[in-house]
Amino acid sequence: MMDLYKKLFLKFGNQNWWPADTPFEVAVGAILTQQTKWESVERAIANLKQAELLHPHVLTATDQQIIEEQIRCTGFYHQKSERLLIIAKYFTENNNDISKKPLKDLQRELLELKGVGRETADSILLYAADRLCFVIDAYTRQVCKCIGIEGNYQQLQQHFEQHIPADVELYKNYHALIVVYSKQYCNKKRCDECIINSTGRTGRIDW
DNA sequence: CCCCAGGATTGCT
DNA sequence: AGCAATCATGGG
Repeated sequence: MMDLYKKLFLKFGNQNWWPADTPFEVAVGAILTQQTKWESVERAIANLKQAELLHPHVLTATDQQIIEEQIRCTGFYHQKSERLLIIAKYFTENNNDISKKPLKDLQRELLELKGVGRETADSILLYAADRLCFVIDAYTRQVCKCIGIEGNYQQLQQHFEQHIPADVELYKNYHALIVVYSKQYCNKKRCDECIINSTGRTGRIDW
């Protein structure tokens, strides 16, 4: 049981995702990290903090151009500044606390926000609101493909949520471990050295 | 010079 | 429903 997780944990340890002081900071990072390296996001977050902008009520009152200056290093800064304003407004409307909302409402409302898709929404649900919600990203998809598991977002998510014990902290680190593993061993070109792949692509993995 | 990064939206078929 | 184009900076 949990054979693969044990292997990954022994190899990579606790990844401590998502480093942030507040749930809002997690949400901001979730927007900024879209199609962007995390190192760039860290710089942008540091900029926002230093400018005292990393609070929902402050950010909503900030001119979009000011925000763009702080987050330029993450690329797509025009859309991302708009998305940050939208999600900051959502936080202020909910008294900066999304943790006590019913999961269904929270999930639906996040997806209604322009700029928040399934992965971003699930990242916020798991890492900011501590909800049992497994995040599927491009790396996770690639690992699944190596193994022989394919499907749309919902199908892949169901697969993980059915096979992994219901524990929020486990979900957080498991997703992080899959990403760091995939980056290192699971390229699109070859998934040879895949320690996950040792079953011979039967699709049956001891998650 | 190329390609990719912890995606989402839009528009076309 | 699926697919490509688009957004844009920074680093290998």
